[in-house]
Amino acid sequence: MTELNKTYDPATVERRWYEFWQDHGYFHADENQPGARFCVVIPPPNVTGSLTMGHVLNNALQDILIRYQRMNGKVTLWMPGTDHAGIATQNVVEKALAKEGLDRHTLGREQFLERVWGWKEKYGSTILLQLRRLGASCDWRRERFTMDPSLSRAVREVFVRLYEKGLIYKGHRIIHWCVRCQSALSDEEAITTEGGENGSLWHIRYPADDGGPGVVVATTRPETMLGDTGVAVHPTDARYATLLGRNVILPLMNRPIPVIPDDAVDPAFGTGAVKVTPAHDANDFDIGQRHRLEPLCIMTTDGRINDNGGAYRGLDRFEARKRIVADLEAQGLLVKTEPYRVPVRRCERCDTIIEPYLSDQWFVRMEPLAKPAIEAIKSGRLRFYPERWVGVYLHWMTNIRDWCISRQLWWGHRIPVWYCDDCPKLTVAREDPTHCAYCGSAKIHQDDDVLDTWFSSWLWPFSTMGWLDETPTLRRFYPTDTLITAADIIFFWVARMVMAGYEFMGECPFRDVFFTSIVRDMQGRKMSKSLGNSPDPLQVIDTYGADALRFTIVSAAPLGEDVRFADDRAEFGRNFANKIWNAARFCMMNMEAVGSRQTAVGSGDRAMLDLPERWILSRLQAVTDEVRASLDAYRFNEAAMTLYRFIWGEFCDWFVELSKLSLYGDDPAAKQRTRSVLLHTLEQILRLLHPFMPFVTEEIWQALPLPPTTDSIMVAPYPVADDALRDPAADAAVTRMIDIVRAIRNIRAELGIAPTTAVTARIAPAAGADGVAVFEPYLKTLARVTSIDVLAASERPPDEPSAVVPDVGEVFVPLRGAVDPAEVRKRLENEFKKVSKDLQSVDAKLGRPDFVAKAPADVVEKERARAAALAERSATLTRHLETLRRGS
RNA sequence: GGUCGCAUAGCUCAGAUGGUUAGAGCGCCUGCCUCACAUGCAGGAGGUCCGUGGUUCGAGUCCACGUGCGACCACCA
Repeated sequence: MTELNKTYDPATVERRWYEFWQDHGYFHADENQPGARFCVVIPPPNVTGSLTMGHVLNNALQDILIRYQRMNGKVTLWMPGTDHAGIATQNVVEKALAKEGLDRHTLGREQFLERVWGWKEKYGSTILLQLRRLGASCDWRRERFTMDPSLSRAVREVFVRLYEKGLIYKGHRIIHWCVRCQSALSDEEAITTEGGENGSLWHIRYPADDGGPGVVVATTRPETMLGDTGVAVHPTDARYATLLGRNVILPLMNRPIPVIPDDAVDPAFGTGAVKVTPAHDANDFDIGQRHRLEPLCIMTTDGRINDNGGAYRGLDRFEARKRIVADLEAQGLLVKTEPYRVPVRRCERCDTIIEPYLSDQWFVRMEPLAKPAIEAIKSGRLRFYPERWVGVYLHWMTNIRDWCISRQLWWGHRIPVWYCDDCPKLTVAREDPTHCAYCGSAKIHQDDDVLDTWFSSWLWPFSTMGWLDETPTLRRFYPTDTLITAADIIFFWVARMVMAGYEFMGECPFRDVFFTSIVRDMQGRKMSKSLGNSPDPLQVIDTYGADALRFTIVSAAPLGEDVRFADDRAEFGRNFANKIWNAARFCMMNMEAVGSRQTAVGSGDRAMLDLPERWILSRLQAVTDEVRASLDAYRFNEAAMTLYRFIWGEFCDWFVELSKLSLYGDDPAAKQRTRSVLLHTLEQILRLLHPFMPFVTEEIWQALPLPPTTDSIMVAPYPVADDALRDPAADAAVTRMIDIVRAIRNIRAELGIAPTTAVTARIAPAAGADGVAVFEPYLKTLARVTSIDVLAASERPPDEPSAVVPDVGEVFVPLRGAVDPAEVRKRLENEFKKVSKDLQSVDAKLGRPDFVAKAPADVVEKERARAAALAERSATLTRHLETLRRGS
C-alpha cells in the first residue's frame, strides 16, 4: 500500500474518487437488474439556486440512505434534477436585463424566453455540480428539468385531463395579487407576517343620505373605500336597525351606498359596521355576492388608483392612503385613529405587500383529489417522520381550498387553452390547435398565462420517470420509497404530490416522508443572505472536506428538531475523519504480511482470540445492529453518533492500544490473529461509515492490504451482525478492566506521578469479582504498572493511595519501590500550602461585597469556579496526605 | 383565535416503550510533541434535568396546570 500522510487531506482525495465512482457507473440504476429496489427522487432545487446549508443537510441524508440501500444490495435509484422556478428565475433574468437597460416588454415574449433559456443553459446546473462536491450519488444520466419536453408533455396532459374531468375551471374571484411580480399567487405563496404588522385602524364616518350622522366604519385600508359599494352590519344589531335598507354617502366620492345586514359582521369588533369593497377583499366579495353589490375595481395591476378613483387616480396605493386619511380629517369625517396590528400578506418571492384583487384565474378543484391523500395517511400507507406532521397535513387536506394555478408570467408552462374570436368556446388541447374545436374558426389565440411552478413539481415522482409512457423505469421504480424534504414545502409540494400520485398513477408516490431539520445559525436565526449568517458550503468543503461537513451536520441534526450550524463546527467532522485516517495508518504500519480477506475473522476463530479481540468483535456486532436500526428508523444523527463513539472511544482509545501488546510482542501466531482482527474491524468500520463519509472511507478501504471483492467500497455489502461473535462475558470483562486502568491513571495524576514512571498496583477484589489476574498483561501496558498483585479479601493496606472501582474492588498503588514516598509527601504538602493560600485569597475576594457587586458577572463566576477547583484539589491532597502520613 | 413543538453541564445537543452512579462534542482546569493521530493523549471540574402538583415501589422520561421560547394554520373589517 501507499504511504499515508500524517493528516488526511480531503481536497486531493474527493475529486478523484467521485470521478472513479461516476466512471464505473455506480450511480446508475439499471432497471433491468433483478432484485429488490430502492428509489428516492430529489426535491428539485431551483435552477437559480446555489448550495445552501439546507441543501447540504437534505442531500447528505438522501445520499446516506441511498448509499446504505445500495450497499444492502438493492437496485438503487436517486433521481436528480432541477425546477424551472417560474417567478424566481424570471426575476433573476429580469434583473440581469435591467443592468443592460432592457426589460422584458421591450424584448417581447419570444426573445425574453430565449434569454431565460440561455441563462438556464449557462447557470442552471450550478447547484447540481455543487451537489457532486458533496458526494451525492445521484443517477446523473437521468437528470431532469421540469421544462424538459417529456415533463412538459406530462404537465399538458394533466391539465387537459383535469379540465375534461371538470376539476380545472376559470374563476372570477379575489386572489392574492403581487403588484411587483404582476401576477396572481396561490394561497401558499402569500405569506402572513406573524402577529400582524404595525398599522392603524381608522374610524370613518359615512353620513346618512338625509344628513343624519350615518355610520362609523373601521378599516385598516382606507384607500379601498374608493371602491366601497355598501356598508354591512349584523342583522340583529339594534344600533343600526333604523339604517338598514337606507343609504349612506360614501365620503370623498359622494356616492350613495346601501346599508345591508350580513351575518359575517361581528358586532363586537370596531364599530360593528363594515365597509364593503367587493373588488378588493375576499370577505367583502362574498358579502357583495349575497347582496348583489357590484364589485368596483379601483386599482391597476401595479398598485395604483385607476380611473374609478376620482381625484386619487394615478396615485400609488399607499400614497393614496395618506391622502385619503388627510382629506377625511380635513372634512371632519375621521372619527378616530388607533394603532393596530394589521394582518398583512406578503409575496413569498419578493416580499411585496399583496393586494387582494378581483380577477379571472384558473383553479384546480382540490377536494376530490384530497380524498385518497387523506386516506393514505390515515391507513398508514403513507408515513411521516416525525409523525407530528400528520396533523398539519390532515388539517390542510381536510380544509383544502382550490388552487390558483395561473400566473401572469412568461417563464413556465403555457396554459394549453385557446380562445376563439368567433365564438365564446374554449379549446383545451394536448396538441397546439390551429382551429377552434367548436366553430372551426382559425382566429384563435392561446391564453397568455403560464402555470404555477408547482403544477409541474407535483408530478415529479413519475414525470421524471417518463410518464405518461409506461416506461421500464416507471414500472421498476414507481412508487418511490422515501422522500426527504424540508417541512416548509409540505403543502406546496408533498401534499400535492400525494394527490397527483393517486390521481394519475393510482398509487401513493412514496411510502415514507422524512422531514429534515431547518439549519439555523448559532443564535437560532434562520439563515439568510441579508443577515450574512449563511456559511458557504463550498467554502466549508474546501476548508474541512465534504465528509467533515456531511458528518458534522448529520450528527447534529436530530429528528424533528432544528439544527444550529456555523462553519467552524465542521472541525468536529474533520477531526473525526483525521482520527480514522490515523487509526488506518496505524493498521497499515503493522500489516506488512497480512492474510487475505478469507483468513480475516470468522466465527470459528473465536476461541483462539484474546480477550480484547473477542471484546472488539463483540462490540462491533452490537454497533452494527444499532447503526442499522437507527438508519432504518431515519435516526441519522443517532447512527452517526453511535459510530463516532465506537470508532473513537472504543476502537481507537482502547482496542488499538491493547493491540500493541500483541503487535509489539513476540508471539507470531498472536500477532497474526491481532492483525487479522484489527484489519477486519477496520474494514467493517469503513463500510458502516461509508454512507456518512464516502470519500475518506473509500480512500482508506482501497489501500487496505486485502484482495477486494468489489472494486469500490460503495458497492461492498453493508455489514450484518454475526451472532456467533457476540460475547457478553468479554464485554463485561473489558469494561471492568478499563475501569481499573482509569483508577490507576487517576491516582497517578492526583499524586503527580509521571506516566513514564513505572509503579506497581495491588487489587483487593470485591465479593464475586475474581479473575482480575487475567487483566495483568493489559494493565501493565495501559496503566504502566510493572506488576499486579491480588490481595486477600480482607487485606486493605492503610498507607497506600487507593481508589474503589465498582464491580472490581479497591485498587492500591504503593509508592515504595517506584518513587520516594517522602518526596511525594513533601511535594504534596508544598502544593497543599500553596492551594490553601490561594483558596484563602480567593475566598477573601469573594467575601468582599463590593467585589461581588461591582465586578463583571463573568469575572465573579470565574473566581467562584476557581475557588471550587481549589477546594476540590485541597480535599484530594488532604486525603492522599493522610494516607501517606500513615506510612511514615 | 386554533393546532403543534421545545425547555437537560458555560455553549450546541443526545437520552424509544419510566428502572442502578443522567451522556457526547465544543469550551474550561492540570499534565503531556508517549514510536497512528497536538485535527492528538491522559486526568479533572461542571447538572435542584424550567416551576408546581399528581400517577408509581421508582419520573429527566407519564399526566395536569403554570412560565418562557418557537413553528404552523385562520376571512375579524
